[in-house]
Amino acid sequence: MASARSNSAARSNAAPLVATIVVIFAVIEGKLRVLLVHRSSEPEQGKWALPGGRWDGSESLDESAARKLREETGAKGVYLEQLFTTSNLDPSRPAAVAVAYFALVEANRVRLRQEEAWRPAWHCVADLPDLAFHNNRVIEQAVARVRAKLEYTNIAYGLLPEQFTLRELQETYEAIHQRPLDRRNFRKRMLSTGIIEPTGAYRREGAHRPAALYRFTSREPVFL
Amino acid sequence: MASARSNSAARSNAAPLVATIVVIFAVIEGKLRVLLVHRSSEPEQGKWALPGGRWDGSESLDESAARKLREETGAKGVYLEQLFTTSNLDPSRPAAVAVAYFALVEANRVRLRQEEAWRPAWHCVADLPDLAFHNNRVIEQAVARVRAKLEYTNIAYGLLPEQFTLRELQETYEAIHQRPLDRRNFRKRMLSTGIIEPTGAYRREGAHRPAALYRFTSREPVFL
DNA sequence: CCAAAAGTGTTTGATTTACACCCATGA
DNA sequence: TCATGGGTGTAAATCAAACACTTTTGG
Repeated sequence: MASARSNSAARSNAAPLVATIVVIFAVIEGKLRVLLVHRSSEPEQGKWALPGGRWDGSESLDESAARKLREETGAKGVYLEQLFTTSNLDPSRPAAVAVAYFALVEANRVRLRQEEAWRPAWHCVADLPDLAFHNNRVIEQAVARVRAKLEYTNIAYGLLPEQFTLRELQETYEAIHQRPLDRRNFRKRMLSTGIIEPTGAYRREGAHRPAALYRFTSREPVFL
Repeated sequence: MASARSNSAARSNAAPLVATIVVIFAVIEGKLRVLLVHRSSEPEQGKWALPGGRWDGSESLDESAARKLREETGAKGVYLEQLFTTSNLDPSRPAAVAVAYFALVEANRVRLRQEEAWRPAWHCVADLPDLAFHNNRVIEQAVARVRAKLEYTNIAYGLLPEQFTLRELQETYEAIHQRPLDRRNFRKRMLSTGIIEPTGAYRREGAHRPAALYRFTSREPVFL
């Protein structure tokens, strides 16, 4: 059955299926996590997968990915970038392409959709189950890209609130790199690149010196 | 009119069109050039455009791009990488996506197809005409990517023959960066990264000291 | 006064840049 | 012997990494 469909789909005038999928990242409890939905129907029933859906041409691919992101998390205006496109995700459907995106969202602004059928949930990227449609590979590439871009862009703005302490920023970087950073060097680097600046405000909490608050100098994607 | 078409195409079960396009680079006469074909029919008749074609699902996207490249240049086994995918190239066809690739080929191994209808030809990237389907933007991004990757990968292997002199390698780098490099520092850098090694052979030509020949230590894509 | 996190500088080594002279060859 | 391009080294500047003590606050 699947194979009959597959063969006919491979014929040259089968209409290809185009889908967008989104790797949505957030840092929660010091861990880099990714939003997955549970597949309640075939194919790959019972596995976790990246959120996504069919593209119908009524909007651009970027808009489609942004809408998907909004539907899943309520987030808008956050960092969203195209990753790559593949035709190999679903062997039962060779005439299909998936355009993958990744997004960085601020964990505590997110309201997950409460759908019984999908059960969206955050999963730690360091410890993922076997996912549907080779989504493990998609996520790996997304993580690699975020890591690389963290070094020469301001993309971390997507993960943090308007104002934040240097410690919070550093914990975000550490969560993504999965290794500790030197506090002094980190501060120097961040301030010298000019991607952040002090707001002048301080946050008092607990029995210790208050922390200065910073903001990103730009909340648009910027290269260094 | 355009809007009527756009509206109907925007309906959810219009079959999307998927195409692959390829930015094929070569360095010829010290200039970075790109292969373009002449559009002999609508839309965008009379303009130059990137080679490409409809994808039918009978092969993967990568294979489709590789085949396109082979058809245009005869080149195989060369460097080929996906760039990005866009749905905005042809306003008259909103339900279409183009998956763009770029390739690096060795100029003097290429045999261009001699087709009257298409007239494939090399164009200097520093001086392009106004192209069909926003292809200027696609090429800009491809150039940016090649420049960046030149610094931390061995992709230049795609542009050079098996054996080459350091001067030839440097001229390739200079063509892509469009600025001169210091000979001594260039040599040091290339050898210290280990992406090239001397073959032991020399090339005698003209009234001067013979140049040592080098090869890439790997002709597979390698990151540094 | 104690615990907890914030804030701050200096030294070392590595990397990058700038720069000028000798070498091998063919004519 | 001369013209041509091939080959080489060093000094200065910049950048990255390692590292420890003082400050401010609340309890």
